[in-house]
Amino acid sequence: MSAKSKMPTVPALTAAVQSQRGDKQRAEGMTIGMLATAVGVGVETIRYYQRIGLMSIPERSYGRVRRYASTSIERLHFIKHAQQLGFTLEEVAHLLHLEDGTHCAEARELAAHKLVAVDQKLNDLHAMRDVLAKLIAACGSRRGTKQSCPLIESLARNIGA
Amino acid sequence: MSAKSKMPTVPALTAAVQSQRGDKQRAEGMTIGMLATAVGVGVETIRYYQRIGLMSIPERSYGRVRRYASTSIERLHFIKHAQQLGFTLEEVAHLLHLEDGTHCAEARELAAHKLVAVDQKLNDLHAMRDVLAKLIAACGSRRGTKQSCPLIESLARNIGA
DNA sequence: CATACATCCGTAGTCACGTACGGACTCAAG
DNA sequence: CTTGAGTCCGTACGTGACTACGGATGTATG
Repeated sequence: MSAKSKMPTVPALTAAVQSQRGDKQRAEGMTIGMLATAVGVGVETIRYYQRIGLMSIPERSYGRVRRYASTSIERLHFIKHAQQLGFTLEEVAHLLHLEDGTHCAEARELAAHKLVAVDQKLNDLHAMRDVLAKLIAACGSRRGTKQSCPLIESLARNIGA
Repeated sequence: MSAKSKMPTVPALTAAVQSQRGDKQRAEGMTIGMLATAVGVGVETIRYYQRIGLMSIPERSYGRVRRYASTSIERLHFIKHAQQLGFTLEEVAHLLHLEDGTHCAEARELAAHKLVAVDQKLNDLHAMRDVLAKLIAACGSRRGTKQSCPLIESLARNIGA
């Protein structure tokens, strides 16, 4: 979740300038480090996505270092946004298969399923919240009445009372 | 979560009868398997709790097989109930330290913290839910307007629109 | 050219929470 | 006494999403 990037001496600006200069090598595209800082993820995260097939590994068009086009930025944003909506990486992979836009209905269904799951989790959390609040209240009211804590007591016996 | 126990030929009843018989060996208490089925968890789960210090390992009072008193049942219930309320096993261990009932305030504070966390998660999930619902609705309304799916589009660009 | 950082790649570790396996042993019943 | 189920114990595996490490190579800058 947290970026916590080590912020190395990223040559992002340098490379941007260079690509505008039109050097003989035409060093277009970003290195993996630039891509990572552009999107706000770690280099290792991108590599991980490549390993599990979420992102493709580009060819080395120039030199021995792989260069990434700006479409990679979009793809990473896609992944991160879908993740924020609660999709697992596996589901994101599925979603990415529908990327061409011709499978709208299928994407819709996936999202609908996810919505149901989210609603379920919301219900569970609400129930948890209520019990927790009740226990806390009981703990506060019975202050010093007996020697045992009602919160602890409840956990030992039955959860809902 | 799911019990999925293999339900072996558990000698629970046998042992219960035996302990009432008052045999010369006084085989009191349950074996780990009886304990597991009594609470509805797996044997391996209990062993795991023992490994991480959540449950103590009883002495072998009779024979070479460890016997468990009914307080073990209570402790397992405690653990499972706390878990259902969203406490991690580490937090449960903390809670169990307060078991004697003299640290009511501290237990209360722990629960209050957990309540805040649950509320935070509820907010996040609500936000997710809303965006998801909006995306699904957009996907349904724009049926066939253009070639691209608005849900997929949104994921690629910005999450909230 | 030297230096310092970046990239590449594979492997391994993390966290939370267990599950699975396998060999030796114990126990109760037939 | 044999059989079959259960226990004991250590270790390894599984999940999801990374994060860390380390040695070799690349590459930008003074």
